[in-house]
Amino acid sequence: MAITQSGSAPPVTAAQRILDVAEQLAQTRGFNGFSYADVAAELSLTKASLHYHFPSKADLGRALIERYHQVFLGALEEIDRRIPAADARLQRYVDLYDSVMRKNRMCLCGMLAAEYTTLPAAMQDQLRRFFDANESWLATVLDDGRAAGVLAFRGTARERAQMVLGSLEGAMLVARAYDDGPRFRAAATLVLSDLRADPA
Amino acid sequence: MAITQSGSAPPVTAAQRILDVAEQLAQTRGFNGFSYADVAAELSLTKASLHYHFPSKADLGRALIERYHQVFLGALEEIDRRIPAADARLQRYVDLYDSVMRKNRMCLCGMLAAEYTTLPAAMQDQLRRFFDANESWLATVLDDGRAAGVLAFRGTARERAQMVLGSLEGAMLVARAYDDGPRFRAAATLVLSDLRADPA
DNA sequence: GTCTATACAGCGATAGAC
DNA sequence: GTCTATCGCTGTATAGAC
Repeated sequence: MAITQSGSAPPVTAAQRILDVAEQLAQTRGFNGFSYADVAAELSLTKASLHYHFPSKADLGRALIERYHQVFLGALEEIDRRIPAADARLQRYVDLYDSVMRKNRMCLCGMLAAEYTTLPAAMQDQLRRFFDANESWLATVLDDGRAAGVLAFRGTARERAQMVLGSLEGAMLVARAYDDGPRFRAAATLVLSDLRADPA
Repeated sequence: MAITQSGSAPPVTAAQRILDVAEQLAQTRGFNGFSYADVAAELSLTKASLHYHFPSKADLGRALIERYHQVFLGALEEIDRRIPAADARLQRYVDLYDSVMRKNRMCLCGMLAAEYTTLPAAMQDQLRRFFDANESWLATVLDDGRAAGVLAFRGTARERAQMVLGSLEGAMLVARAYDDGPRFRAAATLVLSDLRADPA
């Protein structure tokens, strides 16, 4: 029995490894900022091998967003499952962003939003669906929190959700230019503090 | 006397026209999302002519940020000159961003922030200086407003300035993916409303 | 499923005529 | 200051052997 990939450990497929590397590159350099050659070099493969798994770069991009979206949805469901209070849920949501920042990455979809006009139509649609899902989840949490009296804020829950989403993406965007994780966390803390019902 | 460029009208130099086109492209497609060929085609020039004015693309990029920064500083000085109240100054600041959105563009420096890791070092430095200038101006206005009693917010003025800057950049970033100007304005309104001293 | 080899377009950049 | 022409490199993508 081999030491690696023993028992019930899920096999790490080539496609997964390619997506891992491509994701890291897309989150740091942008979708237009990396090439098949970059991914191939990192994996000690050839460009032709990558094209076997993802025929075109648009295919790769679609797989990238799809997986990212799925993982994100899974994380949101776990928050819903384990955390009851709305304000605590929001903190966990911010922590998801923070864990990305700590890897010196930008949110994949925030990065792709900057490149929006240059992306294939399919990726543009996926991107909006990702933001829509975030916004809907946030709106529900905000609504629940306001109803429960633990949150208080101006505007509708949906407007507020859009504002929180944009604020977190923007805080990451700017903080990354300073390579400054604490800067992101301070900004995120202020965004959340503006949602608190209690004074001071 | 000619109808165009008569009297004291400043001459529009070739370099200016190049910067105008490059700026529009950089704000919509990103610095890595356009080429000399794109600019040349738009101006009915050849790539070689562009290289006469801006030998390398890094030179062009530096000129782009420098001009953008200067124009922005000019706009801030005009706000300081004409608008006394801190809250009104902030609204004018938001209007500057909004005027960019209305041209279906992203803030040049927000866009470049996404591409940060791929930019020449000189452009990276300029970018941070642009954000620093924004942050300093905002921090001063926020401080003044709080002292005057027209603004109230959690956190230090500097932390708050960073948060506001990031929130506006992020709101633009996401709203542009929806081609939705009102979405940006709604988010910006909420950011400002969280700074108001008066309740409701 | 990975390789070698290659096609072809686009990129930034330069030389030199006008 | 703009042009034609071209260079060297990198990009995405494909064909076909193994």
